[in-house]
Amino acid sequence: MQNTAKLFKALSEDVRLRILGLLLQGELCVCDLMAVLDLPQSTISRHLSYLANAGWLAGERRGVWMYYRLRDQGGNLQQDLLAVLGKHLRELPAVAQDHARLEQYLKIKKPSACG
Amino acid sequence: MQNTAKLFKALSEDVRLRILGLLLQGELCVCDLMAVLDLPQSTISRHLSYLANAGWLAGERRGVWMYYRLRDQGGNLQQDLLAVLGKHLRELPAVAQDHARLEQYLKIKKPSACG
DNA sequence: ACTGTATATCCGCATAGGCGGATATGTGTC
DNA sequence: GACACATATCCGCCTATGCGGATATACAGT
Repeated sequence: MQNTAKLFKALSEDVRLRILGLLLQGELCVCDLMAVLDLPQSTISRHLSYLANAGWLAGERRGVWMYYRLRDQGGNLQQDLLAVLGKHLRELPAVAQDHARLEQYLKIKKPSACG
Repeated sequence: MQNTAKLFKALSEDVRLRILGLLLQGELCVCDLMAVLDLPQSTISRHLSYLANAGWLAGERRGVWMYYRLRDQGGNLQQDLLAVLGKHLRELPAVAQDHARLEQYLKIKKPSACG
């Protein structure tokens, strides 16, 4: 029960919804998210920890970089919620804008950077 | 965006999930919820306000009693979320237990009471 | 081992929001 | 309009958690 509430609580904040929105496109590392969301590193990292702890994200270290991606494991409820997010999150203006910024960023991003 | 976060925030608390779980069965008044959830009236009322304010519930006054029911209006996201809740909430032990208590309560409930 | 970069955690501060008793408001009855 | 009852709101208290700069930690390269 508390886990279920925790699952929803993780979705109850703008920055976290934007992060999930971006990760719908595929895995990203912290520095990517910093660039696209234009928020301090500590803020990004805190929200990523929160999402991972709630069971929404899996993190993987590759050298110096931490990559995060959506977890598609999890209970039935979580799976269905993820499907709903995948269906509707992009419709939110803020998320659509983030996607545009991500695309732009990926073009400019130097190969020397993470990934 | 903030509305979306608000929608999830309303689902991020045990008591509110239990209330929604009970309302899956149909509308109930505050006194019903007090009896089944065994919580103080102020607590129930506060959570009901929260849920209504977030767009999850509609309240209707009938004489002295306030009846609350799930709103099936709302955006696409909300509709799909409601479907997910309807599908999975009953699986939660606490919610199943509440349903059992509701059934029991409805048998005992005096016709003189609300409804 | 030293340095630089990436990430996580710590810190102090501010706000949101949980709790439940007390009080205010609304409504029907006499 | 006085009362009883149902519900909403207020209150003080306490915890969770948001923020972002500062600091600690992890890793790669020399």
